[in-house]
Amino acid sequence: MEQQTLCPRFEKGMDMFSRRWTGLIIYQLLEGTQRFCTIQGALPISGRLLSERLKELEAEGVVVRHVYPDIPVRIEYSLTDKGRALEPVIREIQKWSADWIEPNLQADQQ
Amino acid sequence: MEQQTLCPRFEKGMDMFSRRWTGLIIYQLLEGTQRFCTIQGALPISGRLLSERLKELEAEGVVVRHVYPDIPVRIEYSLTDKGRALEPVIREIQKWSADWIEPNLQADQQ
DNA sequence: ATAATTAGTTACGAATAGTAAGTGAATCGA
DNA sequence: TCGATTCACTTACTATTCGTAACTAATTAT
Repeated sequence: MEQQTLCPRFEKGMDMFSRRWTGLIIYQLLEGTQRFCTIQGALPISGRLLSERLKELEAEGVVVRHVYPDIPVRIEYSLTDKGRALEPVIREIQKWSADWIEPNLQADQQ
Repeated sequence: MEQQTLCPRFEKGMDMFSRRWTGLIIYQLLEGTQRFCTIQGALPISGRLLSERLKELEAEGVVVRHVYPDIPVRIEYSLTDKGRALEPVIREIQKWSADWIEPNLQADQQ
């Protein structure tokens, strides 16, 4: 069967968004600029993956990294305009989750 | 550092949405009921993964599967109300992609 | 001297994804 | 009647990604 073509921009957007942790990292940064360890403390993600994702998001222009040469070094991450523009996406996922996901989730379910 | 707790419903919604192909499958089914081979033809996904994802989405109540015992068998997939409720999420990702992803994507870029 | 903090990196096994081939029932063409 | 095709999957296997744990370097605290 012939491969229909999708809009490549939409496909790329979806691809970025459907990488694990991406959405939650952006959700966290919508609260404001945060340090590496703060993000890590807020999400159940390992340092290895957080580091990897932040690099990817920086490369895509969604996140910016600021280095403050304090001791110990302080590094802050924030959203660019492109990143902040994802807020409506996150909001819609929040709405959908609130409306359609059963509230009685137990630890060992699913 | 102590693990902050996220809203478990939001976390689950995000988790579902950020599994590869989920978004694009839902996007396809928003066009209406479709057969397995039609979805496969519309997306660059293999049969193995499409089958796996459709089962997961069915288990989550996002997709329904109808079997018509024609010859050869015809199986149609459609969105439930829960699935159709994801339309605003998809729309927002479309908007964002249109606004923020460079239009000149080449095959070998990124 | 030892431990802790920050923002990572490295190593490695486990889980997930992707590719290709196979399945079974039925239909069609040669 | 043999072989090819269709549909909706499975199975087998390899490649990529994930998750855990340990490690790094500079500095401060105990």
